[in-house]
Amino acid sequence: MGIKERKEQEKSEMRVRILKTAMKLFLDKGFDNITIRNIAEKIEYSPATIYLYFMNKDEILYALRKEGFEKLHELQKTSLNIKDPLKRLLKHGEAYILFALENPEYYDLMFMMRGHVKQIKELDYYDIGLESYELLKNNVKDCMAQGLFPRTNVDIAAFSLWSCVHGMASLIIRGRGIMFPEEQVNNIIKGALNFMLKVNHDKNWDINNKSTNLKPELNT
Amino acid sequence: MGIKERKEQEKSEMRVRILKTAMKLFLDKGFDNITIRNIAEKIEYSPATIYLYFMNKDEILYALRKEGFEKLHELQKTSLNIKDPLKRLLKHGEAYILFALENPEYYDLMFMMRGHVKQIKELDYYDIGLESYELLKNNVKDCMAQGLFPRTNVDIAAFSLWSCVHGMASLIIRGRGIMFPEEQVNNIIKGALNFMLKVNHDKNWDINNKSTNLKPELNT
Amino acid sequence: MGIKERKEQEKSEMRVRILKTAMKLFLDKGFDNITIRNIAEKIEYSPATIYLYFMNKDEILYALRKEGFEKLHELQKTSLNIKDPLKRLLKHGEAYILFALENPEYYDLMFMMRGHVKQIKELDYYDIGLESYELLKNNVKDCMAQGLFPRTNVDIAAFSLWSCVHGMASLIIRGRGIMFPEEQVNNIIKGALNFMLKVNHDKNWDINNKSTNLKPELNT
Amino acid sequence: MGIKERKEQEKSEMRVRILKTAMKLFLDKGFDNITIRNIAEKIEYSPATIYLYFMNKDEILYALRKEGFEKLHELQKTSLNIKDPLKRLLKHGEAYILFALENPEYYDLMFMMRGHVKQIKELDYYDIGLESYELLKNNVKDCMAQGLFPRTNVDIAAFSLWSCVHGMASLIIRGRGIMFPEEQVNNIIKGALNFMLKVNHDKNWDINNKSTNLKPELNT
DNA sequence: CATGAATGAGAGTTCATTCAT
DNA sequence: GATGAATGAACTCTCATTCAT
Repeated sequence: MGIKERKEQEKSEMRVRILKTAMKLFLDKGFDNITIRNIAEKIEYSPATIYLYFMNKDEILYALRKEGFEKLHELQKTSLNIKDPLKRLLKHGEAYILFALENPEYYDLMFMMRGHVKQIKELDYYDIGLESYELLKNNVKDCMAQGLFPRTNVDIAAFSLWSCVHGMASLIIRGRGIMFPEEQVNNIIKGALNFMLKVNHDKNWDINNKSTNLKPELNT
Repeated sequence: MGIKERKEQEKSEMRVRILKTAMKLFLDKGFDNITIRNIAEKIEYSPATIYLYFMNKDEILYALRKEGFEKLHELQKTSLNIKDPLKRLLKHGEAYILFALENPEYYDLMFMMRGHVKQIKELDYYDIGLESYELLKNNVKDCMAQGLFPRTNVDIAAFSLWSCVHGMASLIIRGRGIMFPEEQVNNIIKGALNFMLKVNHDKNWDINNKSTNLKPELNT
Repeated sequence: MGIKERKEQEKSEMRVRILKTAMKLFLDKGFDNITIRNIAEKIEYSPATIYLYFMNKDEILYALRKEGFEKLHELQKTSLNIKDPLKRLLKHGEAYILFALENPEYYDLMFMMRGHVKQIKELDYYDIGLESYELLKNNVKDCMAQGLFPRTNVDIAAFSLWSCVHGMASLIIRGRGIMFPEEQVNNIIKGALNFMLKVNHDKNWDINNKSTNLKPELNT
Repeated sequence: MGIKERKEQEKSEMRVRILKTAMKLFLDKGFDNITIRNIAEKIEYSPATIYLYFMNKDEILYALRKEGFEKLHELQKTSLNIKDPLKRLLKHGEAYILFALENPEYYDLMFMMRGHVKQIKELDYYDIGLESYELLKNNVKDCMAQGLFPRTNVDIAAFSLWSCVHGMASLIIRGRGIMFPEEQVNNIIKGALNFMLKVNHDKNWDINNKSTNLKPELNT
């Protein structure tokens, strides 16, 4: 069975290779402006080869989105063991924005792109996305229950919070920080997070490290 | 010079016609999925005619964006005569979100689309956008000056507020309300606006009226 | 209006040119083996140009089939002024086989090809084909009425007669005369027609003339 | 040599399997629309395996045609022991049409398809086809010799008769009975056969039984 | 014997753009 | 000013076929 497994793994490795390459290209130019040929050339295979691993171009998109939702969900689950609901909520928000800033390509495909063909609800990653949203809602509920938060409709509150972090993430990803002096962008991001989340406590994540210094890689 | 002026005006009327038509089409399918031919057919001219008024497809985009920024700026200036800085800020925010929800096509082109070719800073509407942003900053500054607002970096505060409204607008425009029961979407939008803007006073705009009941026209 | 008409005519001339060229190519290799590019190259235009005159490849097929049915119908109507029903029937048969042998490309598309996409009954040339068939049936009916023909079900008789001529035409078009010495093929065709139609009277058409000496142009 | 023989037989079994599967697929969609992959999937082998048994796709076609000609020849030989030449000829015709209606896939490949690459005369089944034709000619000759048939050129008479049955078979196989009411198609076929073959004697084959009720399986 | 992986060649089709009239 | 006609350059996708293992 060793042989069979190795083959399977190679197959899977190729898929990953295609996905990674596609992702990189999408970041630069957007899904619609990347062709199967572009991807094929980058991995030095023929275009036809791509079709051995993905039924069509959209399947690549769906696969990446699924990956994205899984990654995000994984990140967000790390907040689950925090007792204090407000801190948990903050951690949840941080995880979200961190994911967006570190994986702008994924974030774009997941939350910023126009729909492609299939209805969102039919896609198999819809459930994972929903789970992430449930996590958020539970946090909000807990906060309300403990009086740490004004009592209102949970969905409304959750959607509002989501909007705040999504707003920041998407403005930055689309390069709408340009009115700030280049060197201050990161500080502004950090500050805005604080401002929005009213966070005064110490952070265990630092927006200034290399991987999150997104400015130069972003395009308008 | 009468003739020249009339000519110019006719030229300008045609431009407007093209822009309006293009805009309507973009709303449905997005800029990338509308062809010059689509626009030409709609206005019952030949594709070649479009090129008499616009150098290329991108120029249409730029013109529309400029229009958008002008409209938005106009809307936002209406808040200038409000004395109370906090109320002025709220009015400013309302105007923004109202613009987004009533003109999702413009909003998409202005704040959600990927950049096309030219760098944003090179574009002639950059200044107008900046002016709008200055308006926001002034409001924030005034609020801080009068102690209505915690004193922090103005840019950070402004960017944060912008993020909140942009987040909501863009999630709604991309149809990410799907986890809510269809009939509650509008309530959630209204509720979230209240939640974020902490608005308790009477509103002179109503999210439930026809033109802002956006749900059915939006696509994911 | 002179200009407009000339333009229209040119447009129509181009359509004809494309159809003629396509037809020639189909004769050699069959519809499925001819590409839009092949046609474009032959007429020394770009492939995209073809699409200015035909929506897609199938439309070319349909147009040609329609032409074919019209041509055939025209030919068959010439028999209408013959009084004697049997002679009229013979003339009808001759016209049919003559059409097939002189226009093997049309005949192939009309009666020998596999169906392409649209259901035959939906196509606008279905009616013309039906009319031709009605002509045949009327002839058969008249023959029966005058006792020149055994009385049976008209459809059965008509279908039988059609089968005979179609059989010959299609065998010849597919080159299944190869077991006969090359130089006798035409005689055999003529003889078979006589044999099948029991024709002893003088003919006003001659299978030996150039245009009907089909052998060298046919492929297997 | 036992081993070698067994190997050969296995090889042959696989060939048969491929051919049978290919045949079934061709019936539905036609040779040109079936891919090597389609066949491979159906037999649950890889496409490459097909190439161990056939040089290329065309070889499958040739093999099937050969099979077809052999089957037909076999069927037609059954008429040989009939003394009366006219009855023998009728039996011969019946066998032919029965073969066509029961094996439309074979019949299509053998007599209706365009040639693929090789000239018919070069193919090894050409001889068998010719033998079948000789059988027909001998029958015709015998009929003439016994005065049961008008004396004319034997080739002409034979080709004529062939044309009649081929015409019917091919029109039916291509679904050109559409102008008749659905439920009468079988009657028409039967009637036309009678009409053409002038058969009044009892039949031992029945066009109405399941295997020959071809209508629903045929495509246009 | 069997195949997984790969591909060259090419299919139909689309579209922003040009230009002579 | 307007356009009919044309196209180059791409696009996504398919398939018969090969070959190392």
